[in-house]
Amino acid sequence: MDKPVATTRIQKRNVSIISEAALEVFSTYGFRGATVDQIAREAGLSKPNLLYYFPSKEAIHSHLLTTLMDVWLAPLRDLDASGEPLEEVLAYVRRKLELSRQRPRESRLFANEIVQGAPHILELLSTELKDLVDEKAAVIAGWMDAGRLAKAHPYHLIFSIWSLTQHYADFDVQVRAVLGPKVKDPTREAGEYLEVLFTRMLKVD
Amino acid sequence: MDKPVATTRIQKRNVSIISEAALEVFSTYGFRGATVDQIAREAGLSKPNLLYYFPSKEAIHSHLLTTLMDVWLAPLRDLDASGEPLEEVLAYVRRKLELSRQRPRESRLFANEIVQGAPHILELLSTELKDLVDEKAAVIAGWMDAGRLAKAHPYHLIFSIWSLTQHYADFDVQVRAVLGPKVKDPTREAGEYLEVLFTRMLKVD
DNA sequence: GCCGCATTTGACCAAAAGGTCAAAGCCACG
DNA sequence: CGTGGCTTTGACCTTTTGGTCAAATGCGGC
Repeated sequence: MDKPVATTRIQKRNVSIISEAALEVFSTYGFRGATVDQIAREAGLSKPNLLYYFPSKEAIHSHLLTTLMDVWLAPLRDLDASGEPLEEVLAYVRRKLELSRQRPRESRLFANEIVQGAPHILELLSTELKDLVDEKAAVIAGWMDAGRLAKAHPYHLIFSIWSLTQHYADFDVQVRAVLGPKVKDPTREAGEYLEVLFTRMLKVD
Repeated sequence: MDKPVATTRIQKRNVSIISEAALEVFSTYGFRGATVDQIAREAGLSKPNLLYYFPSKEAIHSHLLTTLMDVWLAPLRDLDASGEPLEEVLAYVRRKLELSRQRPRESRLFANEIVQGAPHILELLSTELKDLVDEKAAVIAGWMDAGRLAKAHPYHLIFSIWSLTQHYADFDVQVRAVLGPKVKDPTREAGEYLEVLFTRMLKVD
């Protein structure tokens, strides 16, 4: 299940090459759809060599998922209870959207996993993820109670931020198909739109 | 690629049984992750019998996607240019959310397909889907120009409705993991939240 | 109740997939 | 510059998978 503890220089390099290749392949085809041969080819290694660094396909996948979970949650972690409420939420939206733009493969990796019922990380969702959301939802609820933010369901507010920002990574092909080839950077337009959306939603008059 | 023209009673019944089973399996495991044996088992048929009705796994999948596309777009089709703008948009949101609640498998079928780059329906997205969205975005833009709806990017408004409503079907396990077992019907809460969100977003003062 | 066509199936096949293994190659350190 | 452990690989194994086929079964109209 675990990656070997990378001690030597070669180990570090190869574990990282494999992770990169696996991210590419898993995010495109999902767990079941990806093949070890494909990952090995992408990494420029032979299959037995790849399996020398990770004991199984599952192990690579779960290594990716757990490693990237932190990256994925960082923007929410950075939501600062002592900041100015509306600006804090908007900054969170911006960070999350930026992450979607810069790391669409990570977004799709999680999307594939969760759409298919999160068989490999269900545990993490109801512990690490839930705990963090509980904490931040409480912060947001506090701001609302204090009249510093318009009232709304804090959990669903967070869900809506996830949903909207990740949409532009996960459903990229659909967004581009609908907007047509003229729009070069859908995510930039999205940024402007989301700024407006959450401002109107949360600003206290 | 196509399902056989179902003429006899038995053909109609079996094509429909297979479609139902395939929807269940494809929506859970994605195209590559689903197996023909699995679909056959779910349908209560032998594999060769199933392949008597559809020439290949691909054929079943693309039959589902094209058949269900209409169902999926119906709520948007029903957006009525002659209705009251805000109420029309809110009604659209309600219809779409209701569809997510009642047909989550269809939602996940499309989600799987699109997250993986829409290899089987890219064509449909840039024709049928794009045409419909172009038409309805124009209606919405018209309302905004007439001052009957607060201004916002019409295409991204539609994307945000898709994103938010489908989130509760596609990411159901995540939503439930975060909300905990006490919340029995996340989609109901979501309905109230989305009503507020789009009202604040679109209402003209 | 018989015929022809629709339907069903067990047995089979080739390709692809995850994974193993023993042997060979390579590198670093004494 | 040789040795011991790290790294790499070709060959191989088993299981799974999509798909085929000839033969058997069943159904509806005459």
